Amino acid sequence: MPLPQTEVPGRLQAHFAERGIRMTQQRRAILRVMETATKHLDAAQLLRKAQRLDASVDRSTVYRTLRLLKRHGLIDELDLMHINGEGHYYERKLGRDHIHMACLRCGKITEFVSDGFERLKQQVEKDCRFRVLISRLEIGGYCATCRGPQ
Amino acid sequence: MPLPQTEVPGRLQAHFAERGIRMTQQRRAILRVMETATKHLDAAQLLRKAQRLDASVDRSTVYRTLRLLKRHGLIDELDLMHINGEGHYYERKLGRDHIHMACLRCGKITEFVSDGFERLKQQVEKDCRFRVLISRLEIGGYCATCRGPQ
DNA sequence: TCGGTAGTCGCAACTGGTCGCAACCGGCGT
DNA sequence: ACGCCGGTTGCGACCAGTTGCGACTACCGA
Repeated sequence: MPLPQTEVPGRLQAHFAERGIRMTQQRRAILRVMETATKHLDAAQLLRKAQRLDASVDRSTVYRTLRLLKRHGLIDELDLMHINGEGHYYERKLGRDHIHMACLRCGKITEFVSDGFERLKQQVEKDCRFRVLISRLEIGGYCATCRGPQ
Repeated sequence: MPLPQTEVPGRLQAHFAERGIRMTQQRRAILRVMETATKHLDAAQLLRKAQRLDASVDRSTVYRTLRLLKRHGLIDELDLMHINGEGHYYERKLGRDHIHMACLRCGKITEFVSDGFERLKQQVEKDCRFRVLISRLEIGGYCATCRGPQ
């Protein structure tokens, strides 16, 4: 999937500076991990990886930084249909929203960008007079492989 | 909103019998609360109400029963965009899926049934060859009242 | 270069949800 | 009507995430 032009990869830190958010040792470590992550991370993995860059990073700092990123719309928080317990997963927000599909059998996560999703959000804006800021569509079911032939 | 014909209200207990799920004192209390609930309940409210019917009901039994109902597709679990902390909300599943919109300012929850949502799920089934079993679409933003005029 | 201060951090205590285990009981077979 | 047995329960310990607080520090102005 090509990266959208509105967003340069690896530049969460630049966003912080632009918005006048204070940069700290710990945040630098956490952001670096998020920037270089290739998969959906949960908070515990993020903590472990960040601590390898800066051992002083605390659990609560990770959560606070995630909340901060969420509030600024720089990351998305996912349940992935609670495939593995209650935890959440986080991913950098790059351009367009996408749907997450979680296979209830093999646990694979698939992402899907759809114009229909964008139209649906516009319909909500219009029909419900509701200003849409965040949206999350998660689907649980069986992926092409697990649902077998046909 | 009229009730769909495929589902008779107040009959969670009948579903249990049909599917050969064992009925216990505690489950009866919990189901009765769910059947008569008019709003989205969280686990703690459900526990309190159930304990008024049967004082022996334990916290973990409530969670286990909710998981059971979820697995059988009889209820939906909602985050409501984590408007009030981390907790989840539960509601009986009656007929068609609907979108939940949470106002980030006043906290009001609005529900919206949309053909576009159904079409979107069909598109996922077709384009991704993914069998859709559960789906959850939650939107956070500002409701008509809170976003002010226009 | 050097304070002052608002914003951030680490820690420890707390809430929401899960798990392992031994005791218990619903409902079928006789 | 009774007993058996596997599913269910309550309990206490645990994991995930949040909060309050005192100590610390990034960064602005001088």
